[in-house]
Amino acid sequence: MINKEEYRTRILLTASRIFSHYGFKKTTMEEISRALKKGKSSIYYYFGSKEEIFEAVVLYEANQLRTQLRAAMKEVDSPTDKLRNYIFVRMRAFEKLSNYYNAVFDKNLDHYEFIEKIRSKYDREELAILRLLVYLGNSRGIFDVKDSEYTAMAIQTMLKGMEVPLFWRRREIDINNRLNAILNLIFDGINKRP
Amino acid sequence: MINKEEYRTRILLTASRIFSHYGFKKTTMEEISRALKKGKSSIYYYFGSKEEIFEAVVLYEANQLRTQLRAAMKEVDSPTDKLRNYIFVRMRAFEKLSNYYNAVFDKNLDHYEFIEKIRSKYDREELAILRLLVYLGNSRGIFDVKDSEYTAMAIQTMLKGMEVPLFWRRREIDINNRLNAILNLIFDGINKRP
DNA sequence: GAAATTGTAGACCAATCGGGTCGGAAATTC
DNA sequence: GAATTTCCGACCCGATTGGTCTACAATTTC
Repeated sequence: MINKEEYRTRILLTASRIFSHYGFKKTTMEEISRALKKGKSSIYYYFGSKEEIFEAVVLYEANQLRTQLRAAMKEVDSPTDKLRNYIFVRMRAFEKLSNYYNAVFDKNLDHYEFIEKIRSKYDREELAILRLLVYLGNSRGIFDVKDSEYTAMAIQTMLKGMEVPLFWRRREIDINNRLNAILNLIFDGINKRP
Repeated sequence: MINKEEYRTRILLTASRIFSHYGFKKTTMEEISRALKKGKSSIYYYFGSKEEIFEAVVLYEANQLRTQLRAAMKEVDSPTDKLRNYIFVRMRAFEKLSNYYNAVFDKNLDHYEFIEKIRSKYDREELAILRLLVYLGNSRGIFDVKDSEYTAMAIQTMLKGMEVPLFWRRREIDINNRLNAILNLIFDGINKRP
């Protein structure tokens, strides 16, 4: 290992994989260390606690998501497509991350606060993006909304609404359908009628 | 609940879902009972132990697989397609069941024996099916093999070979490719050259 | 409607698990 | 070869968990 930071990242990536599958509680330090072919105590040389690893993972995943979203939006040009891509990538990501949430909401309210902090920061970012997209579409004459701010908030509310059944109940089939329905709703309510 | 057997099945189905996700060890009785909205001790009225539930689940899944395989083979007519369908369904099933195996191989060699018993019985069934398919294709003039028995065994060996990386390493991407490669290999080596 | 049976669950127990510590052994650096 | 960095086996101790037991609903039987 060349330096400490690099190894921290390696641990983080491994832990992330296991966390995302089993959730926080069911993932053991022994497991993480075994996957890294290291002794359990060695991990403690790089991270102070299991929670610390978890926080690092969440932070990492948040940045990861940010990058993905940026890429997905860059991929297309029209505000419609940008918004569509944004929503798809976002929901897919949350779907994948549902195990983290299961873990967090399990009992330990300690993490809850931490997650909420990241969450609220992320919410603000998201709102800004949505606002921009709505504004952009509006000024290009594709959308027709009075107030970008509140429309953006409304969209965000819908997205948040979709998270709940995603995390708390297990449906595999209709996620895509529901996503498309949401998208149709948004666009049919937002597109300028010809 | 009308009768005991029916409730046993309900428990079994619920447990199956949780086992398949978390594996034997990480699944707790409390979890199973909570999912059933029952007290933990109530479960022990229907099953003697966690292992007993696990065994019932494995048995159930084995029968499930049997049914699926039968259906997949009935779906098509030519021996080629039957064999192709058989292999696809089989490998997909094993992929899904990998968590059970992870659980079993974890440490507890107690289960190992039980699983091996089911396994060997299943292996014999599988061999019979493969033998029949090869024989069928042969007699229809589609295949051209000398010895159905040994050819069937060879195919089974290949299938078993595919299980290993499936369970022990985590690849998502190339499973399909490898499956197709295996199929091509089997058929190109088996089809009568025109 | 009493008695027996079937089903449920809370309190509890013993064993194991698992996060975390510590002292010191390897390995690496200087 | 001393100092520093990295690693780990052994241990600690509180939490978890499979399983038991008893009391007690609910239902069925008589």
